[in-house]
Amino acid sequence: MPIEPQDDPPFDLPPNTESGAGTPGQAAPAHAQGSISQRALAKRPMSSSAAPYLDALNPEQRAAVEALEGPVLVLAGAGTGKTRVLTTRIAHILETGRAYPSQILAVTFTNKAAREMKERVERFVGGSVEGMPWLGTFHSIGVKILRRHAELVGLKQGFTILDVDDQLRLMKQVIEAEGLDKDRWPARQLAAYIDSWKNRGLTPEKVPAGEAHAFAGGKGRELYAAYQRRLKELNAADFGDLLLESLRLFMENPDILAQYHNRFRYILVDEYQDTNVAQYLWLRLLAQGSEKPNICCVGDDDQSIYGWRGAEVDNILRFEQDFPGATVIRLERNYRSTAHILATASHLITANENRLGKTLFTDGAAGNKVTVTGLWDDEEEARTIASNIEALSKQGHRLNEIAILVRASFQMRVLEDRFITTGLPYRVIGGPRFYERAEIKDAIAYLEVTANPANDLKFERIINVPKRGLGDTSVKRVRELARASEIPLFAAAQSIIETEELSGKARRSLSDLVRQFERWRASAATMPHTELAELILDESGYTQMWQADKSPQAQSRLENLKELVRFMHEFDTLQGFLEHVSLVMDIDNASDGDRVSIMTLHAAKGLEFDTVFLTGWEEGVFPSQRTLDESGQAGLEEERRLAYVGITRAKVSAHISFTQNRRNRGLYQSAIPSRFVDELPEAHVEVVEAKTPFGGAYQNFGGRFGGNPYGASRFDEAPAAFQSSYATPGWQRAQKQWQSDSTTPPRRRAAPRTIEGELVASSTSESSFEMGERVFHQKFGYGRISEIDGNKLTIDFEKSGRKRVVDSFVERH
DNA sequence: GCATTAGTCGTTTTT
DNA sequence: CGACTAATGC
Repeated sequence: MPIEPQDDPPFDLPPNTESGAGTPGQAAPAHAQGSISQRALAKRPMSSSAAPYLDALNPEQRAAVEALEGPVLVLAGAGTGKTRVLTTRIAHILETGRAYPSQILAVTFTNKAAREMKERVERFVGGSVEGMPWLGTFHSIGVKILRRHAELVGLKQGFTILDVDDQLRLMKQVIEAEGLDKDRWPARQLAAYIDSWKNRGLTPEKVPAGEAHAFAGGKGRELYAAYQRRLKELNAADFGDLLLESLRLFMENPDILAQYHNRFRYILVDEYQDTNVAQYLWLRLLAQGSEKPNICCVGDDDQSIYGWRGAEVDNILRFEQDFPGATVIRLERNYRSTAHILATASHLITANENRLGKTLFTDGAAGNKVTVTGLWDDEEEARTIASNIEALSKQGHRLNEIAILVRASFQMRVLEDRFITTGLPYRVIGGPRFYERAEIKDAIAYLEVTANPANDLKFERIINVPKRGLGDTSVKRVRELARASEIPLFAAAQSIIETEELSGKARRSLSDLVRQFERWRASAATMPHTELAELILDESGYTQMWQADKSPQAQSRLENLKELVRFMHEFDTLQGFLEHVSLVMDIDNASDGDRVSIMTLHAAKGLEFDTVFLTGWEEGVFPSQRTLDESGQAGLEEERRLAYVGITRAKVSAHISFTQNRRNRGLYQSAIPSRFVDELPEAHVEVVEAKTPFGGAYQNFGGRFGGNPYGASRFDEAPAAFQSSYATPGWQRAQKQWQSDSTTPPRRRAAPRTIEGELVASSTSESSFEMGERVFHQKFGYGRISEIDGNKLTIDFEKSGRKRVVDSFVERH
């Protein structure tokens, strides 16, 4: 392994200089051909002993790793070893001496993916290599580039990165400054427009006239331009800018772009199907350095589920036109799921027109068929799943290996309620992220203003948090002074307290706050940053504010603050911590015990579980009516890909369910089974009857009973096959009962006692709580016990009303 | 300036 | 139904 040269200057010496190629000072050509020695090296067959890591790959994976020259598209189906290919490919480039770590650009979408790849490459190559400086998310690499050339895009080196709150605050100001009614033209909407323009690589001038008129009667473009100007004044960039501005940098400065062409000998892109136009253009520019760029994009068109966020499936579909002579390699051997599951997912996805096409297969066991269950309503669905999980748990399955995937988060509530009452430990994945919580943002704002007094938006965030009598009017005065004298808000605050401009009370508290910040800044030089953080949180009254708060979440907010300080220990400096925080929004959620996971289908991408429950397969819910309305056929295909993603998360069993009735937005509505249910391959699916009577919602099933308004069903063409599988005794029984019961849906009977009884019996015996006792629950807050039944308590919560809860979920208060 | 109440509106979400 | 926002009253 060659020794890593300094990351700067940008022109690294090519490796293997002793072979005569790439003498010092001669910039190595970045294009595919490379030096003679490199070409010779490339042709040299790797003996197994020289590259044992290659032996562990299947032929397709190996081909994807070894196709180092020229553009390569790796179509990696779910569970086919995509990350392995990517990391092995990097290792291979390094091991064969084709490039230094600093000459490889490897981009991912999420920090998690970047982290994982980094760890795995390091494991491969050994700790000897000092990381990979250009392995990261699009955004983190964008920042890195922008910091080097900030002046060229109108920023200064130490620019700050805005979060969503800051963005909205700024946009609100821009809208008001433009003299527009902020109610008619909400900042959120403008933010959505600007975001989509940035996603498409459009600077204000390039916004199509038609779209620019969509907002505020034609002012969209001006507002966008004004917003960008304000960002520059504040020396700040939003997330979109991290990409868009580095794109602009490259387009306007060919010399700079050339430096990066020279630097990046190999480009790797993960999850290519999720790239948006801006990212695509960015990659193209970087790859343009040679005719046959060594760019390797890995992705799966069937897993493109972020179209609504600007991702362009077309990028992956068009790859071969974009990069002529590209090698396309399909990874179709699946190592995750059993055959029935794979066949179900594969078959479902064939209903999509717009795809490159690939078929997953496995040498593994057939396993169990995918089950489909129709249920009366969402509560019955939750009960059934809870009892199935309970049964699995008794058989020794780990809860960590079980997940429930929903289309939309409103579906989670029933499940949570049920799990709480039965005492089934669960966790919700992808809820509010750590750094998105208000208390964390506030704390960070304090730290940020301490470290960087010029960060106006962060200062504005906490100027009156906790409440210190500095309302809108006072803040407005300070802001006006700041704008008038073109100084930061904090500086304006410093000078305004010397004047009579503010009322006595406001002046005093602002002056206190300013002095506190000055003191904290002085302490920052001598005090460890974690200690400083504690001091600030304490002296500002912030901790106290939450201690005084009696809402159910206050306690966990305080915990979060503690967690934040604990986390800060991982950084050497306050600056280092703040830089990390602005880019990395998630925090490693420690796996705390054995719990069932509940999450959206989107959040499930990239994960796998032994058992997966897919709920709510009803028209309108899944596929989502809104997507259908907004995006038509393309939307439907994206929904179908979502179904594909969901099914392929399962390793050994997948259970699909739909209900006849679902409570949503307060009203109870009837539903018909999703068209996706009809699209499932009959041979790999088993209809399981619901345990409760009338549980089957089969009267609409297959488009033959009650009519499916969404066109002919596949099963219409094969009625025999349909009947063989779906006309189970249970189904017939349900059908008969249904018909004899007239057209009125049967009333749902009371909660099945057997399930309750079973669960109660399986838990601890008698509750130690007493009637009338005041208790606290993490989710529902405070309440009083009104009934005790074994370990089950009925509690009247002050905020959430009456609930039945297992006693281990509440604590005395 | 702040707390309480009426009104709105309701996918998916990294960075 | 319930979370979040805007408007109203103290």
